[in-house]
Parts: sequence; C-alpha cells; structure tokens
Amino acid sequence: MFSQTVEYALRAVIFLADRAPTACTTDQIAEATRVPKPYLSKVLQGLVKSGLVHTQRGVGGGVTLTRSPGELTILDVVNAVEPIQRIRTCPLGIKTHGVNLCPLHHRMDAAMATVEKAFRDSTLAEILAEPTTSVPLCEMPGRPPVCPE
Amino acid sequence: MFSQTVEYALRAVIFLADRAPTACTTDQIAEATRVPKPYLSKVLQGLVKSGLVHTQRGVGGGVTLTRSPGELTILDVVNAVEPIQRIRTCPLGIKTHGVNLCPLHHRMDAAMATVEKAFRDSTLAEILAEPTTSVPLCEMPGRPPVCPE
DNA sequence: GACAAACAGGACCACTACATCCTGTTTCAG
DNA sequence: CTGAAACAGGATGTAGTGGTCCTGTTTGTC
Repeated sequence: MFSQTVEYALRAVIFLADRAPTACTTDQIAEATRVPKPYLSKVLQGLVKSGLVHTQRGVGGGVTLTRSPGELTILDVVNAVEPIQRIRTCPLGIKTHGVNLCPLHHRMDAAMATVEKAFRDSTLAEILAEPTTSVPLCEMPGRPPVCPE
Repeated sequence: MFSQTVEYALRAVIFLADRAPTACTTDQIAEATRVPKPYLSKVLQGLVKSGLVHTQRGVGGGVTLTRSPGELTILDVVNAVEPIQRIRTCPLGIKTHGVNLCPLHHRMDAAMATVEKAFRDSTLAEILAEPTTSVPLCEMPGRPPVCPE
C-alpha cells in the first residue's frame, strides 16, 4: 500500500532524527537502514527538494534534518515522497456537485483520511522515544548495533 | 494509495451488485463505470480466478457475482486484486523475534489495519443501500442515467 | 594547490502497471 | 449448421518505479 520509496525515506529520516543534530553521510544511512546506496541517494535528493533535509558536500558533510524530530511527522515524509491522495471529486469524472462522493468513494476516502491522521499524529521524536516494548527493535540505531543477524 | 486496477474492480463489482442477480456484459459494465473495455476485461478475468465473479460466454451471457452483495465486502474485492500487505516481520530483514515491530513499522501496520477493518466492515449491499445524502451520486446505476454531464 | 570526502545528476536497465488489439473459443438462436 | 454474441488469452506498447553506474561539482584539510 505504500511504495518502497516511502519506506526508504522513512527509514532514512528516522535514522537522521536519532542522530540529530549530527550530520550523517549517505553511506552511513544506507548501511544502517539497509537501503541500496545509489537509490537512497535519489530518495534523499527528493527530500532535499521538499525541504525536509539539508545536505552539505565535502569532507565532514552529510545529511541533516531541517526541522527538529519533534516537529517532523511521518505524514510530512510520506507527503514529500508520494503525497497521500485524498478523493476530492468523483473519480468517474462526473460532475459531482461539490464534495459529494458516492458511498464507495466516500468510504475509500475515509480510509485514507484515517491513515493521514495517524501519520500526522506521529512525530519522529515520538517514534524514537517510544518505550520499545520487548524485543530489540528493528536495528533502530542509537543503541549500538543490535540484531547481528 | 490504491491502484487504478483496484478502483476499476470496485466499480465493476458495485455495478454488478446493483444489477444482481442479472448477468451484465463487459460492455455494459465498461460504459457504466467508465472503465476502458479491454482493460476491464482483464480485471474481470482476475476476479474470475479469485472466485468473486462468474462469467458465461455466448449470447445472453455475461458476468455475475458468485456471492450475494450482502456477503461481499470491499476487502474481498481489494484482496482479490491487490492484497493489502500487512507488515508481519521487520522489513529490514533483521531477525525480529516474532511479531515485534519497531515503532515505525508498528504504526504503519496499524494504519493498514484500520483500512483493512474499514473495508471488511463494508459490504456491497451496505454501499448500495446507503441513504445517498444529497446530490446525485456517482452515476450509481440502478437509478436510470443520472448526471448527464 | 592537490587530494580525498561527499553530494548532484544524467544515462541506463529491468520489471511492473495500465492499456490496446487481435485472434480464438464457447454458446445460444434461428 | 450458421452466425452473432460474448468472454479468454496472447502479443504488444507505453510509462513509471526501483535500482545501478559513472561522471561531475563542491568543500574541507594538509
């Protein structure tokens, strides 16, 4: 339901949030998040264009968030990469007067609305702060290399 | 967030539910739902393989639902075409012991779970029966040709 | 200034989604 | 049996996504 690119972008941003405000290189992010380096580079370029991250070339450079993890939500990231498409007019192309969708599309849009809301209510800071239940979580960095295999 | 094919399948199935138990030809469905005929044909073939609809060749043939509209949910249709992918193991490929996802993926999966639930709770019959608020709804057939333009 | 670190960006490739077209095959009516 | 109605299925085309590679360009250090 979400594209691979969205998944990659989220991993990268979470990693950056954990390291913030230290800059990280693409190589570091790629290794930690297990995203293919060359493609991650493209994804990050997209995030730069969207203004979510800032990059600095040259020795000692790297990628940093432009906002604090507490001010960045999952939705911000998702929308930067592949905006959640709400259904605002009838997809059949019929003149639905205004916002009135048929019951089918109304339900579909409602579903997307709940996703949108859930994502808007999750900041990166919250995700990192979550009392990570039991098991070692997904190689969330910060805690030194967990989960060898 | 949902593919075009899912959208097409839903339109077709809603149309069939409205006409049930009468068989409809691909041409009829295509015209009413505004889906390109040749592609709709492929989509319907998929629904046949999934067992959601039945087709009959020859004069007087066409497409019919295999279950009653009250026993068919949006989720059935979506899953037949492009199954909702729940996140069951860590996408990073790390050995997450059992079902324990990191906070990020837990949230993403929760979002998909709400969509899944919303879709499972909507039968085609409910959609057709909905007291269609105000404006003429999206060319929902049954009521003769609405929405000229 | 030279060099290495690091991102930028274009070219390219494989695969899938969406879409069309054409040729079967089944089935009913006359 | 003939013919038209209707679905089945393969071949093909196009665009977008995921992914790689190579060549810049920027920048800090010595």
